[in-house]
Formats: sequence, C-alpha cells, structure tokens
Amino acid sequence: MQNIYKTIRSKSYSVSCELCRIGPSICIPKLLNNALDTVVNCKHAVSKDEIIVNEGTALDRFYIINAGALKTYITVEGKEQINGFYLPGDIIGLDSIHSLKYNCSVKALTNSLICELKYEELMTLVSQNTHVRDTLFKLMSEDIHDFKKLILCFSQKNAEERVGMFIYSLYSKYARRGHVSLNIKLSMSRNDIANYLGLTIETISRILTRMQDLNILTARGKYITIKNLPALIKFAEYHK
Amino acid sequence: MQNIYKTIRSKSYSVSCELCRIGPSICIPKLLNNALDTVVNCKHAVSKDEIIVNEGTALDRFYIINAGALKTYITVEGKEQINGFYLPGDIIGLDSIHSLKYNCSVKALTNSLICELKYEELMTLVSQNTHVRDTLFKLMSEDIHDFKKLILCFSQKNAEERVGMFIYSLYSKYARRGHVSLNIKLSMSRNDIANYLGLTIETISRILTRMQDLNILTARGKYITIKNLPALIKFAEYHK
DNA sequence: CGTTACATTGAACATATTCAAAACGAGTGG
DNA sequence: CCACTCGTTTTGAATATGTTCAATGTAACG
Repeated sequence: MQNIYKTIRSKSYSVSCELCRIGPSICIPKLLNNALDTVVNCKHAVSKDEIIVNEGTALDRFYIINAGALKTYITVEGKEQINGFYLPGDIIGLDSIHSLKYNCSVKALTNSLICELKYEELMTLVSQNTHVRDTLFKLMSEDIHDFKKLILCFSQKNAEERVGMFIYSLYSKYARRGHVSLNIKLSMSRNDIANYLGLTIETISRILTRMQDLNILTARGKYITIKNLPALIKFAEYHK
Repeated sequence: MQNIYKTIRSKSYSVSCELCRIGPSICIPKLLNNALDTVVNCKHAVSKDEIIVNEGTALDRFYIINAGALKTYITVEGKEQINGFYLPGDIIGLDSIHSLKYNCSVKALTNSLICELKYEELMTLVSQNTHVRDTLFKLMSEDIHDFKKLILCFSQKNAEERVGMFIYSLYSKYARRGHVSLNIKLSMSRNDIANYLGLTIETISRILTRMQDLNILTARGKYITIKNLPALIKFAEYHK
C-alpha cells in the first residue's frame, strides 16, 4: 500500500472549500466546528478502486469530493453500468433521499479525498437554518436541471457530439471550480467513458483521432490537451 | 371555442388528490383552506395547445397536473425540443428553483386541469411544517432518481428499447396513479414522441408495426392497446 | 367529397457496432 | 538498458441499426 496522500498531492487537483459546490456556509466542519467527531471524517482518504458505497446501503451520509474522482454505477445482470462521474466539489447521494438507501454504488477512480456530510445532522441544520435549507433546495434543483440537460444530450446527440460534450463538460466542471486549464487528465479508462456514454471503446477511439485530425485537441492516453476550445464546443453542439 | 370541461370529462383521465404525487398532506387547497385566493386556482382549466409557461419566466408557482397532459420544451435554434411529458399527479417546476426562472416552456397537449402551488407559500409551509419539508425533499430526490434512470435509458437504449420503454412508462405512470388499463390514449403526436425520444417519426412507426407483428400491442392512431405486457417489458429492457 | 395534416412503407445512404488484428505503454525480469 | 508480457488502445473491414428522401395511405374536418 502506497502513500495515498502523496499520490493525491502530486497528481490530482483539489477544490478549496470556497469553490466547493456545497459552499462554506453549509459545510459540516465549518458549521459544526465544535463537534469534533463530525470534523474527523473531513478530507478522508480513499484509494483507487476502493468501493465507498454498495448499492442498497442505507443512506446516512452524503459524500463530497475534495480531490480525485469517483464514479457511481448500478449493477445490471452482473455488469456495471456507470451513471455518473464525480469530481472535486461534487456531492453524491441527493438522489437517494427519497428511499434513504443508496441507489447506486460508488467507487474511487483514483486515490481521492472525500468529505462526509451526515444526513441527520444536515436535516437538523435544515430546520434551524433557513440558509442551509435554501442551499439544499438549490443544490437539488440544480441537480434536476443538470440531469434534464443530460437527458437531452443523450436522447438527441450522436456519438461525436457525446464525446465532444463529455470532454467539454470535464473542462467546464474543472473551470467552474477554479481550475481553468486546457490540459485534462482523464481519471477514467476508455472503457468507463464508453460504458457511460453508451458507445464502444472503438467508437471513442475513432472520434478522438478524428478530433485530433481536426486540430481540436490532442489525446495521448489519459492526457488530453484542448487545442481549439470554440471548435470543441461546436463539435459537441452543432452537427444535426 | 369548445366546452373545455366537457372535453376533459369525456376523453381524459383525472387523478384524485389522494393519488396525486404531491399527496393530500402538502396540497395547497387542503393546507391553506382558509385562504380563499389560493384555492381559487385549483383545478384551473387550460385548453389544448395553450402555452402555460414561457421559458425564462419567473418561477412563482409550480403546476400540478390533475387531468390531461402537458409537455415541457426548450427552444433551440427556433425549433422546439421536448424534454418531458407530464401526466395527472405530476408536478412541474422543481428543476427551476435554483434560478427562480422557468428553464423550459410548458404547453398543454390536450385540454387539461392544473393545480397551482405558489412558491412563496410552499416555502413558508416548509419552514412551519416538517412533514411538508420532508415531502418536498422526497419529491425532489425522486425526481433526481427518475431522471438519472432516464439518462441511463437514453444513453444505453436503442430505438426499439426507447419506444418500448416509452409505452411502458406511460402505462406504469397511469397505473401508479390508480388508473390501471391496457388501453392507452397517446395525448401527443408521433412527431412529439419522435422529438422527445431523439428518433424520427418513420422509426417510431416502423417499431410500432414491428411490435404489432410480434403481438405485443395494437396501435391504431393515438390508441394503443397492450396485448402482452411481459413481452412489452422484455422488448423495452432486454435486447443488448 | 376533397383538402389537409398526420402516419406508414420502401429503397438508398449514413452512422455506429462487431469482430479480428495490430500497435502501444507501463511494469518486470534478465 | 533491452526484451517480454499483459492490459489497454487504435485501426480496418464487414455488418447492423437508424436516417433520409420520396411515395403512398389514412383519418379528421370543413
């Protein structure tokens, strides 16, 4: 077992609490900084391929990614079906409140740091603090909105547009969290991307080479460099 | 202008307040039955093709469908892109809380009855009533969960599976709201279905005839009769 | 009836998958 | 430092799936 912290520091990007999607005003460590045990699980390290949650587990806490990358998936006929990638600042679990059971499994794609947000504590805060309540409604509403947009993407877009959108969405998610860079390191394999996008790895590969031929980006294994951002956006949006 | 109420009664299905997705315990008319003006807009009639909300309008109320059918859509390069159909018991607007602006337009597919749930009043109730608060969280969480499932459908399913799933989801939505019937009247055109599913009307048509050949259902214009429900489910799920 | 809008069918074409083979790259041992 | 291996990625050719365009059918409504 290697030194997890070192690996994370050297290779991964972490989000500051100010740019976290949760925001510092709802962050458990900041709000409950007198209750030591809740702070303990902040920036908790998990290693690559570690399963953090198994589908069906009781939901007693949400997870917020501080550094690294996670994926969520359900298991269909023995095969894992990825339904989301989560990057620094993202929160996992909001879709499971209604059943109080995690409806998908969560696995670390790379060594990562995650914060935990206890469900009961959050609900107590929601009752006490209007701002926390509104923030949570806003977070959930944003999620619904984002997922509806994603439905549109998947229902309407062809393979090229899906791959283009995927790369661009990674870029913009990092950018929104304060990490503006045209160099992206994919934390997931081509297989994971294909699985998530509903395409084959061969198609992903072919489209990436096509994008290189068009001078939109360069793809060298897991390292992607965007050469022409407007062209990437057009590639992802235009077409039909 | 025809008699709207008559048309609705004769052709459409309405949901009782008990089976509404909102539930009677959070229903504005029931909770605020002393404030007359909030009750006024309950079961308000809208006629076919009427635009109830324009994209970008301030969100001051949610809409709950009591009878009929509505669609939501965004406008992309002048063309309407449908992103949801709403049936009795459904609620519209939860994805717009974060911006307090409706992020899509809402139009009636048929003459319909809709209830209105005022945003401010709901938020006041949320502060006063834990049950209302939890119901709202649950509703939103369910929405996120359902949309995530829909993303999986669209990202993974081919044309046959999409159409199968579409028919089946109509059946089960009606069934969950207490209207169990193998006869479904589509309130939307083939064009709307195609637009929503990201397919062409020709493909929809071909798949419907294929399903008839397989004795899964009969499709006579807008009237669909499911002949073999397990086969329909298999048609929508199996394949890949 | 005849018009109009909507739905179905057919044939040619485009897009993505499948299967097979080759190339690459990180890690291991000589 | 080079050769070897395993797993991943890329490339190629054949096939399947869905679209496009054009023609035909059908149902609702004046």
